[in-house]
Amino acid sequence: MAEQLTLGVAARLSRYLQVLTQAKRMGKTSISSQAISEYTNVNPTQIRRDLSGFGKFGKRGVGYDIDTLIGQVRKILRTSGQHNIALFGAGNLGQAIAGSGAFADHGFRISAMFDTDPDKVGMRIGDLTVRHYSELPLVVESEGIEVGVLAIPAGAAQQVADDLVSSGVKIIFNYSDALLSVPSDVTVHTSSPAVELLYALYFYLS
Amino acid sequence: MAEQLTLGVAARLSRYLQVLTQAKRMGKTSISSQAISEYTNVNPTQIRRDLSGFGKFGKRGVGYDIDTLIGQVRKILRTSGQHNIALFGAGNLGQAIAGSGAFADHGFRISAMFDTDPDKVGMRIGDLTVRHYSELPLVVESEGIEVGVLAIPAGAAQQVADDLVSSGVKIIFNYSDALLSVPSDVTVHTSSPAVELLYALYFYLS
DNA sequence: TTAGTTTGTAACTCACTGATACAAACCCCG
DNA sequence: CGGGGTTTGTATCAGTGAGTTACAAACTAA
Repeated sequence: MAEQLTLGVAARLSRYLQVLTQAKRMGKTSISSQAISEYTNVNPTQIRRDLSGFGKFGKRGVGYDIDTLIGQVRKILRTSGQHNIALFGAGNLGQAIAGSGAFADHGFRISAMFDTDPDKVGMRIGDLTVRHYSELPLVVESEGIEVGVLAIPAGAAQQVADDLVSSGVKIIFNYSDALLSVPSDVTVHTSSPAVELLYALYFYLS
Repeated sequence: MAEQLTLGVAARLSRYLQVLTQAKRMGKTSISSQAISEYTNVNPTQIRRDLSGFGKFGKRGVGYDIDTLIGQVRKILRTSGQHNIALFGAGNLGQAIAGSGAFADHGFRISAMFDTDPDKVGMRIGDLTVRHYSELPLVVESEGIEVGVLAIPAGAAQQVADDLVSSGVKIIFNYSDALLSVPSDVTVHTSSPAVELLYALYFYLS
């Protein structure tokens, strides 16, 4: 259990988790490796091999119970607990993120939301109240924030990243166009839908 | 030139493109394989090898000219033209997507925006007017839509996907939680930031 | 000219993936 | 209760893709 997963295995397990969560939302309770394969483009044998390395989760002739498998994959990825995230920017994108169940489904709790615009501070979005940006260090401490999500203009992103790093946050999810410079022990993940689309398009055009 | 890129090469080239575009935005004009490596976590030798397979784009002792390299990578990915996309849903997420340069930077033009809500139809967002959903087939034809982007609730996603397929669109970018069923010649890419975050978290926790 | 940098490229190794195959376990139906 | 169909779990083997190391050639700056 203490072994390190390879990049490939972790990436695939994450994708299985995505499909499993979606399938659960659609009301399914069971799924076969064949079905997972159709949605992930991963070979069914590969899927069974990935999973069987950690235990026997399936039933022959039936498939995998979705709830059980979600729990098991989370355990393998060691991310089964609750993780607190802070959201920066209460504009359209910030509100869209706060309103969707996208993060909640995977054990992430949006514990705080920040903006600098006085018109937005104090606004209620779902069951959150938008706080002023200056409260950042305090809130990271009190809420146990592990991840910062940047839904702000590119011009402000580096400053927020710097402040997050100062407060001890090690994981940043960046929705802006900015190229962020951070210390090597901090992980930045930049969302880039257009690039994902280019990749999809390449294989379609071929 | 007519050879098919492998999955791995195409994925890496896409990531280089992402970093190059960001670097350009930040005002840089030149970049080394070492620097690209820091942002993509791809080995510098691997980067040079990927690129040198298609030509000599760099200057020894200096690095790569960013503008030139962006053009070359686009050419390799055969996605250097303009592509028309249609956006479904004029809510927070739809407006955020329409307002960001994320797609425009990579040669995608948002050519139409749809909603079913009578309050939203007719709204102007940037230089687009929100059209009623029923115009879909007409617009796909007249605007040459290649990609449909779904920024709508999960409950409506399958219906829109079906209608897009009927109109001949082969690429769907899905921001909803829905698990979409489509014919095998249609590509669906589902955005799942929480899963990407789990993946990042795994390596941080290790 | 000299020192330092960075590309382009070769050679080697190893781990990962895909393909194939099959027995064991399970469900459904008659 | 038994038989047919399905799906997992697992083994084996071959091919390839990626990391590593190494180094000459081209460039900048001083």
